[in-house]
Amino acid sequence: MNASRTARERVRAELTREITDIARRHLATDGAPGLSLRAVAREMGMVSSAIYRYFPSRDDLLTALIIDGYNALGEAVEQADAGCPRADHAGRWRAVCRAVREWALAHPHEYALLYGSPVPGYQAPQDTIGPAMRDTLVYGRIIAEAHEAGVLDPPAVFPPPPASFAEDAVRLRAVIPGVPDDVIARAVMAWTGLFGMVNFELFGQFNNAILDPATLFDHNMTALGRVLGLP
Amino acid sequence: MNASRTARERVRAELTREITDIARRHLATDGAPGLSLRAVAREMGMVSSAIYRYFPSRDDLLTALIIDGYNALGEAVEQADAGCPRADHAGRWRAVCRAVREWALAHPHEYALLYGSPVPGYQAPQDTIGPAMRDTLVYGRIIAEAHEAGVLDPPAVFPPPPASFAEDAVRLRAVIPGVPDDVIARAVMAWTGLFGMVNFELFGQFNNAILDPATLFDHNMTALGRVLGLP
DNA sequence: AAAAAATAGAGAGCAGTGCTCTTGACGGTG
DNA sequence: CACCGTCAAGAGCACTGCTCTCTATTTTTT
Repeated sequence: MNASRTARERVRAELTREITDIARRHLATDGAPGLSLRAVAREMGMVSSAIYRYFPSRDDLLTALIIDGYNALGEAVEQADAGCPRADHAGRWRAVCRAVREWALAHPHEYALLYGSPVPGYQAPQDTIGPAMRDTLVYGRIIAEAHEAGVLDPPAVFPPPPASFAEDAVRLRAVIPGVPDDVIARAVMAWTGLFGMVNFELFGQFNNAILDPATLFDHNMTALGRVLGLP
Repeated sequence: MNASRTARERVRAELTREITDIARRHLATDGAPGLSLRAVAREMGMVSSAIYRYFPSRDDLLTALIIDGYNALGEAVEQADAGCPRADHAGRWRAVCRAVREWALAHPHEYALLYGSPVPGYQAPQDTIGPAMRDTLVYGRIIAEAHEAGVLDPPAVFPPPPASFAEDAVRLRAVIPGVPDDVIARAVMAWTGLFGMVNFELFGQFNNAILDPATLFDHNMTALGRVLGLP
């Protein structure tokens, strides 16, 4: 009864997976603009129109790849964090930064899909926001735990954030519970600093200027950790 | 003689300008992926093939737009800097940051062309690197002048950059003459931090999290100024 | 077990793209 | 004046996303 109904659904699930696998390979080699439903269908020995039974539009395929990408990055970040002693908050932060950079270098086109220019007509559906927060939650947890452990000591060299920031801070505190507004502002700074540096390296802004980005990245992430108040 | 030869060249220059103008308008409304040579030709009352007399490929048109974009951003940054008292280095840095953000918000698709994901097959030709450095030179000059004036006082909360960074620092010192390696590393941090924040706001990473990005941006840029050692 | 309904694939077709090639006209130069 | 280079036009190639119809098969319902 269930097995028979599953017969069709199983082959459907199988084909869906095969489509995303091929699409991910095409994405990795040709980049997002070169991803073509027809090419994927061709490689599957399918006629182009048949693929629309599985993904009603190219954007839907891209959405699937985006979700996969966020999950892959999130998992890489989670594993990097898990590989560190829980009390070594600074080390966890550095490991997590390195994991982001290494994942991005290993999957540049997928990374560009997540953190590059948005496709003009494309509106990210609701399903993406969960996976998109996976890595963010890790950074937040590290900072929150460091604060909770009483080891967070942000250097007092910045002016306090303006009062009007308090409103946004409320929302952001869902990710970094328990910390004051000042730490939240610093967290956003570290967060954008991390991805700003990965973006620049990956998108070519460092070309001919920085030949050893790994060294500078490690150093700057350590510095950002200090900005956060990590020891 | 010259006037007659110019007659043709003048109309050619005129048409070239008209093409880039229309293309820029299309870029602004539809984004880079939606920029179509045929659509531009159509709007000019030209047949599509005729446009290839002026731009041998779509990439060449994009290159022209990229150069224009870098120049526009560079000019905006230069003007912002010029509008400040020379001795107010911190104010100049803030003004310049604000100029970048405002230009990006006003020209999101052009900004994405400059600082977003690179087009896979596209290789930026040599002509772009000059204009691409226009804004960078402004940041560098501010920092170098602050250092020269003796007002640069970077907080001693970071470890010194690793020795292997010295090699890259030599190259980067062409933009920020006279400053020690530590300041150069901080400058890269501020530079990537600035664009990291603009990217996140423009590319949608702040969605539903930060509703008042202008406030946080100003505050974080001030903080980055402090990281640099600006008063 | 037979009938009805849902699903999958095939094929043709539409409108659009970048780009190439050939053809005919016009303008500046010897 | 004759010539040669430049230009626009048009047709055409290979490709894209996507829609529609038709047929075969599988699943569900009667």
